[in-house]
Amino acid sequence: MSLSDLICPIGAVRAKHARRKEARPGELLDAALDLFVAKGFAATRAEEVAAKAGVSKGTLFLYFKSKEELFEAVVRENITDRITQGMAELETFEGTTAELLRFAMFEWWNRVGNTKASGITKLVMSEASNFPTIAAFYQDNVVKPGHQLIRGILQRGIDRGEFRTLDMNYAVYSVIAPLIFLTMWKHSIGTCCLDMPLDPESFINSQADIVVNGILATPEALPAVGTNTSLLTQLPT
Amino acid sequence: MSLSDLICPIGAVRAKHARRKEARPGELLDAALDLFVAKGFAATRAEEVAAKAGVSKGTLFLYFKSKEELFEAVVRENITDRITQGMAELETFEGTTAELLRFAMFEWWNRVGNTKASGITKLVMSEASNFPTIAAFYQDNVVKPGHQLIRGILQRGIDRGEFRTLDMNYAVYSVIAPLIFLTMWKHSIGTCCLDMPLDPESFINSQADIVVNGILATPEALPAVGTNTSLLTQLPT
DNA sequence: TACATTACTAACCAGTGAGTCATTAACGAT
DNA sequence: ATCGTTAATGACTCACTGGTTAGTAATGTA
Repeated sequence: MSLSDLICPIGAVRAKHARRKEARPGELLDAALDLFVAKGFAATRAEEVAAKAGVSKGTLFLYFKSKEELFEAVVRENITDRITQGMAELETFEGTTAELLRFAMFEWWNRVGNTKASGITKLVMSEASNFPTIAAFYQDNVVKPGHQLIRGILQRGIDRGEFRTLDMNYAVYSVIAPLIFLTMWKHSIGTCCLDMPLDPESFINSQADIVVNGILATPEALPAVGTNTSLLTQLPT
Repeated sequence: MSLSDLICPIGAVRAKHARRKEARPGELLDAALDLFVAKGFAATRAEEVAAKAGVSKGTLFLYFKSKEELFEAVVRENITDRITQGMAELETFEGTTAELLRFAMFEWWNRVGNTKASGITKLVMSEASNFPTIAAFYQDNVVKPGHQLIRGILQRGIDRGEFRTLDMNYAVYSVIAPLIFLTMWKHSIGTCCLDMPLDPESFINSQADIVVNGILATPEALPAVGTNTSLLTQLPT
């Protein structure tokens, strides 16, 4: 930790030759994530990334051998195992599985969907065919654990007699698909077409409501869709 | 119609200087759609498009002023109003709204999702921030009419007392989101990660089942999800 | 202050790809 | 067969960008 770090924190105007070896990679990764998500891999210039991170292009290639390695690092860096981490937490959940499912969806929003990391989904979806290696990596580290997590919740509901029998291989998508859709929307149409706003919380609330009622073994007397915010309001904010 | 057209239909080896003014634009558009969807706009080389269409790069620029104009033409060309066209058809539907909704989802698959045109969705989602004009165009010509269509169906169900009261602004997404998700999956992860196969018909069947049951006013005795193929089998094939 | 180390920069290079244009050849008309 | 028109070509240009490197300056040390 040098003097200039204290004088010039991230974001402030920085001296041309400030030496901040530790901070550079993170800042470059951050800048790259933003730009890759917004413009795509091919359309993003290496120099833009460097400029956004406040360094020269040469510095970028000092920390990452190539643009492609930068891309891979961005994906790897932002795929924390927030999912498996949430898995343990959900294991100890008390209450009905309907509540659990709803809770899990909002948890995902708070921990992933509403985070920079959610851009990775859009990125991987958009560039999958150009980076099959990355796509496979993503599938192993995100998609499959995610499926497993949802499957576990649904199984809990079935075992307890709360949910009806489900074809698990497809039922999991009833939970996943809306969330992926929300992510894609947020990072594409949502960024440029401001009419048709889509409020994420209301969206998830509505989706959870319909899905839960769709798989319940004995559907209860139903309130109007979108008005059941009981669990929404008791979520950690 | 010249002699060489009859001798050399599309796809066959063609003479270098064959003159086929009428067919070129369509062939170029077709080739461009495939490549743009698979690789993205920026990563697709103009010469590749030309080669795939069986012409030289110069010819491509003879028919389209620039690569960007080609892109716009591709989107425009493949956004036929199959949606509004289907709207009229659904207007005259006899039977329960649950059946209608399921029917509409499969119709979408047969008319759009299972078609080259579905690649446009992925393309627009991926490139929206680079082409705000196109994104807006897409939203006006596809998203909004689509919403209107689904909204109409749901309203029919509510009016007839088949569906419970719904917050229409978000309920429509219960139908749309899975279909968009399916499209994205098909054109990204689906093309390179062959484990975790996703059968579209089974997927839609499962989704339709859960959604319909989720919004039914008086849910009927439910079969296991995924086994209700009654309407699936009576669809036009 | 003098010197060694190294993070960082800026100018540079080589490859590439969008777009152009002079030339070629297919076709229709006479 | 000859000619005029124009669809098609492919070699060319030029701007741009990924990646390199020689040089610069910030820092630590003595």
